[in-house]
Amino acid sequence: MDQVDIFLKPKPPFDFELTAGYASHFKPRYGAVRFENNTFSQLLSIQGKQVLATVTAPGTVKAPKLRARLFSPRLTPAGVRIAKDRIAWILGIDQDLYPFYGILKNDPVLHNLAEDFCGLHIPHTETVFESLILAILGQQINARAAQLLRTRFVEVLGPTMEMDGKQYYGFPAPEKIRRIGEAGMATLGLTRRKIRTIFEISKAVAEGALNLEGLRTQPAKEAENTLIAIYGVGGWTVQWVLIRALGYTDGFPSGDLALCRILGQAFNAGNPFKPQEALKISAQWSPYRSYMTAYLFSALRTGRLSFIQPV
DNA sequence: GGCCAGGTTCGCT
DNA sequence: AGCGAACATGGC
Repeated sequence: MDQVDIFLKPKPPFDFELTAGYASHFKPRYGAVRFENNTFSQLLSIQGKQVLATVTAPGTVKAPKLRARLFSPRLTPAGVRIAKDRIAWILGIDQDLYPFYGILKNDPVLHNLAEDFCGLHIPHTETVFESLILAILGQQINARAAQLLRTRFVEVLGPTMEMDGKQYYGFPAPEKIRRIGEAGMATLGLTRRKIRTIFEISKAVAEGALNLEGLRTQPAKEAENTLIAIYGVGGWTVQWVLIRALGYTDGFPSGDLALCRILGQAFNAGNPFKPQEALKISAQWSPYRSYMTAYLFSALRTGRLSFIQPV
């Protein structure tokens, strides 16, 4: 087993705990992601080979520094370079938060988020495919059920690597899902509709009929059009993919129930917004609505909701 | 056991 | 365009 250390310099402010925490929904394990003992780890697929990356942060929020340790049966220099770029992307280290904070600090209600979650970058999924499937798995169920489903999905179908007595999981490849078929997902607790949607997407990607990874180099509008055309993929799912996989800064899942509630808490005397109202009020955070979304969800997931002044 | 959840589609005005 | 209903399954 080869082992290599690499170092990355995120753009400050960068809060590793918040950023990695967001990726793992502030839990030790979520889907294919682990974040425990201040170590973020993920099983990557680099040039068709499994590479386990474990990342720690010896630096500070203002002077951030990351150390990533790579484990793989065989590591080439090219593979290491790819892994480094991949980790940089996954942890969103190049994001410049200041323009967003510039807008946020003038917000009469939400300005505290900039301090409470200072240094939170938006982490990305390893692939667009992963983000799309994770979003579909989470459609129309509560957060607890979503965690269960997503983690189970990865444990049952994903590739694995054992290291120091721990089992690590990668996200299942489209080819794998196509191979096992809809019957292979029957015991995961998904609705038939989700099974069908996930299978059809996996099949299309595996056969080359749908190029999800290519969406990263396309304008947001074109990516949106491609995604929304997929059966079983609606506006909410598209926005989450824009935010979590494509690096688009202005995504906003206005149909999200939790988002409509929390914004209603902040701006509507506690009454939940309708999606249209939420969309309307979100215009003031454009073109950084992805960040606002991530910061609000961080507040929700960590329970740090003190920024909402009692009305 | 009934109602709801981090939606999507379909059919009817 | 806008609105309601059906969809189906896991939590509490």
